[in-house]
Amino acid sequence: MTPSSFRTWQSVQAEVLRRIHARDWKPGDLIPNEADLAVEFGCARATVNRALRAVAETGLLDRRRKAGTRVAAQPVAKATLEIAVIRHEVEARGDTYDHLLIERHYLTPPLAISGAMRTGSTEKLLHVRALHLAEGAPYALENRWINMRVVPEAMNEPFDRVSANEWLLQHAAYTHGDIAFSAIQANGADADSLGIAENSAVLAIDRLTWNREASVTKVQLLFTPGYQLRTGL
Amino acid sequence: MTPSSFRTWQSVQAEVLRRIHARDWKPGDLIPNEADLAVEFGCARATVNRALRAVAETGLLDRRRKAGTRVAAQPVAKATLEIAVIRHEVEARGDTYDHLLIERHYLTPPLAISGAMRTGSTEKLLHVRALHLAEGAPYALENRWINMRVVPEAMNEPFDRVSANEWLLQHAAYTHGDIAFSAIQANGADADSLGIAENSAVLAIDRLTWNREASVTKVQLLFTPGYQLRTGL
DNA sequence: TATATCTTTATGTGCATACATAATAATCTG
DNA sequence: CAGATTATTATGTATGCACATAAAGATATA
Repeated sequence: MTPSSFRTWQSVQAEVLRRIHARDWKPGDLIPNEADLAVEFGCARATVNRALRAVAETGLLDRRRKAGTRVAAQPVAKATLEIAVIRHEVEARGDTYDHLLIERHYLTPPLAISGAMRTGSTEKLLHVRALHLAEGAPYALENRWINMRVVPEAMNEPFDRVSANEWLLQHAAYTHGDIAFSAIQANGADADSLGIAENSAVLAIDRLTWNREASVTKVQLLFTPGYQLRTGL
Repeated sequence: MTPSSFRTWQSVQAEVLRRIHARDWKPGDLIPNEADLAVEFGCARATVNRALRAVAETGLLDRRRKAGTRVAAQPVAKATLEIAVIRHEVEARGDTYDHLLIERHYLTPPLAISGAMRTGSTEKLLHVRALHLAEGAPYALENRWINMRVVPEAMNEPFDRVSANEWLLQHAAYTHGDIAFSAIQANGADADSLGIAENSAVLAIDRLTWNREASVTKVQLLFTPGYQLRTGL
C-alpha cells in the first residue's frame, strides 16, 4: 500500500466521500482520527480537518471532540434553497420581468400580523400587495407588511418601479429570520390577482425577518400553480 | 482607535456581521483586504480568512481573487432545509410515529418514471406506496420507485416494519440528487390515502437520488394540508 | 488600435506547531 | 461501590510562513 498522496483538502474530501459511498466506511462506523488520516494521506492534519469539516457540514459525518468522527447512521439531507430577488430569478430563466403594484396602504394590521411582528396592536404598518410577472404572465403574488419604525424611508418609496422585494434588500438589513414553505388553496382575491381558478393549489413562502429585536418585514409569496422550487442534494 | 483584539474567527465573524448590519459596510462596498483586517483585528490572516469565508457562505459577502471582498448588493437568502427521516421528524415533535404499507409491487414503471430514472423502458422497478402516521393520523404519503439493479437487497425487504424511507438511508448510499418542492392538488387515490378531500392543496417533495451514473430511487412525499416546512435564515 | 504578454495583488491553500476544549476513560476517595 | 477527581485523547482553532492561482491592470507587440 503506497502512502497515496492527497495533498489538497478537496482531494481528501473526495477520497473520504468515495470511501463512504463505497461503504468502505459504513453508516455508524468510527473512522480513523485526523492525525492517522494525515499520515495515511501524506498531508497535514489541518488539511484533513478542513476536508472532514466540509463533509460534516453536509451531514454525512458526525464529529465530536474526543469521541472522534463517525459516518452518520441516518444522514439528514440538507437542501439549500437559494431565495433570490424574484426579478433575478425570472431573468435567470431568460424571461422578461415585470412588476405590478396592486395596492399600498399605511394602516393598522390584523392582530395576526402585529402579533407575529411584535408591533403594537394599534401601530400602523405599510402594507404592499404586488404581482411579479414573467413574460407578461403572473409569476408570483407578494403580500407584504413593513415595519415603518425600522424602515421609515419606505414611506417615501412608491414601490411602483422597484418592487418592495428588491428595494428592501438594498435598504434594510436583517440579522435573522424565519422562512416556511407550504401549500395553500388560493382564495378569491389572490386567485384573481394570479389569474387562476379559486382554490387552486399554490406554493406559499412565508418569511419574517428581524433586525435585532425588531421585525423588519413579513411577507408571503404565492407562486402560480406548477411552480417548483428546486435544488441539488 | 485601539487596535481592538478579535482573536477567534467567530469573534471576527461577529464583528464583520455587525459592520454589515450597522451599514458601516454597505451593500456593494469593497471591504478592506484580509491582511489589513488581520492587522486591525490583531490576529492572523488565516483567522480573518476563516471568518470571511464563513460569512461568504451565507451569501452576505462576495469574494473574488484579486478583486477583493465586497458586501453583496442583493444577498441571496440561503435557507437550508434539513430533510430527515420522517420517523425522526415526527418523533422530534413528540408525536408517536407509525407506518402503513399500502402496496408493494415489482413492475414496469410508467415512461415518465423510467425516463427520469434512466432505466430501460421495460426494466422492472420496485414500487412502494406507504403512509406515515403521526399520533395515528395521516402525516405524509410516500410514493417511491426503487432501482433494483442498484439496490437488489430491497427485493427481500417487505417494508412493513421499517419504512422504505428509513431502510434506504441505511442500505443505499447516493452520491448526489435533486429535490423539488411544489404545491399540488391531491388526486382521488392520494386524497383517499391521506384522508382528505379530493383536490386539497398538499405540499409535495420530489426527490431523485443517484449513485454515480445510476438512479437509486425516485420518491414523492405528499404532506397533509397545513404542513409547513420551516427553517431559519 | 486590437491583441497578446507580463506584473501585481487579493484570495486560496498547505504545513508545522502550539495550545484550547470537550468528553471519555481511568483513578482516586469516602 | 458510588461519586468525585484526574488523565487522556480527538477535535477545534490560532499563528507564521510559503507558495498557488485567478483576475485586474499595465505594458508591449503586431
